[in-house]
Amino acid sequence: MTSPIPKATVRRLPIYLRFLEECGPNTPTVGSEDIARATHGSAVQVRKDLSHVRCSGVRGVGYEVDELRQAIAKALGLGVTRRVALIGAGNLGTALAGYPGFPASGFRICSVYDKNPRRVGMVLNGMAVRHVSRLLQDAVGEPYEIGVIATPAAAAREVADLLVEARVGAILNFAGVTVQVPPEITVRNVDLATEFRILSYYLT
Amino acid sequence: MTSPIPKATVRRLPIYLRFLEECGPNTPTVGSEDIARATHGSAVQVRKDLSHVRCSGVRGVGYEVDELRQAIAKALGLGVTRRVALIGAGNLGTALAGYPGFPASGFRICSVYDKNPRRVGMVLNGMAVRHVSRLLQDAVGEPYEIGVIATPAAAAREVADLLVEARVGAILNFAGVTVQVPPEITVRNVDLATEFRILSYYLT
DNA sequence: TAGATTGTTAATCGATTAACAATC
DNA sequence: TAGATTGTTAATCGATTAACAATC
Repeated sequence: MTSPIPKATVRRLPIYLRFLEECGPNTPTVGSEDIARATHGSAVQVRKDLSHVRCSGVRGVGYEVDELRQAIAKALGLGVTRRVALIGAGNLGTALAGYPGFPASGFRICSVYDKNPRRVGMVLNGMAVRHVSRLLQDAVGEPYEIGVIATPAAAAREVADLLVEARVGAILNFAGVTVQVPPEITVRNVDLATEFRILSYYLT
Repeated sequence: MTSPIPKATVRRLPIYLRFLEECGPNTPTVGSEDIARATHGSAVQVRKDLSHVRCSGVRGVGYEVDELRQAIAKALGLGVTRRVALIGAGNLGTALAGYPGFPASGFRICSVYDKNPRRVGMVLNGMAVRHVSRLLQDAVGEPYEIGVIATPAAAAREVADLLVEARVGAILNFAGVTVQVPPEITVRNVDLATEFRILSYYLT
């Protein structure tokens, strides 16, 4: 790979990508100004960010939507199908299992696990919920690249250990507690209460 | 208020707070090193962040957990009860309505709205789901401080306009599309697909 | 006093913005 | 050529880190 894309840019590229995906076929081309307006950014920022993507702007004209979309997707490592294990079949897990954006981006939720026997066997988006004790053996044959924790906070650490043992490459943790994993595994913690609390400061 | 807290610090303070809340009564005091370890940060960073909070460290000892917890909560403007309107009673909305962390942080989901007549009348966490057409009149008497969008992407913009009209102070948007609102309203967009896509880059 | 740990100042690093050159 | 818009270099700004002073 070439030089790494700055973190701040990596956070914004998916937002640009989403905007590009919303552009209909009547919008063959967009300018940095258009992208900026739609994503609450500045046009210079957009151009600077896009300079890290093998991209395709035409001076005086703008960017060809479809080409730029592909270039960003490639830079983010999308376009490959990723095997995802979802742990937790409660309301949040159910929401995640049915989210149409995932298959569209190449994230394939292959299995859903839960600890509660009343949920095991339930069918979620075409998948039968399995008992979490099966995760490890399932992962042997076909490893999961991403593990998603959608359990109550109390179970999160145990599940994280299990995912580490199952050799996932990355963890997305919605449980609202920080989990500890070896440094080679990327973790993103998304916590609803944290988002509210950040908002609270700016409400003051 | 005193000088504003840097954005990067505001994002981290809730994470420290969560750690402090997890400390049992057997942990009366913590060091910056402890906080750093638990939150994947550095001790210097923690101390620098805490210097923006009217705080209470004792050299050679550390921070009194309970005192620090209160100081951070105060700095973030927590400790006041905030009226929240939740729009969207699907799986995600249901998960949000039942999330125990919200009342614990002073966020009171006062009403849940949905457009789908089949969901209107359903009881969620003790609240009857109302038709979204009632939102505006409800907000007249008792304004909502925060509006949470948990609808499908297609409905998000319409709902955002409604929330602006209802004069909310801030919007938390889980719909996965960027919404446009006047600059005086703070918006946080939390998008599940975006989180996956960021993760994807670091998996490469 | 010695050890531990906070708090602050200065240096570094990374990200954003401004200015402008390049070119369709 | 003139207008529009990208792409890049340099300047600014904000955030992180290093060094160390303060003090329990």
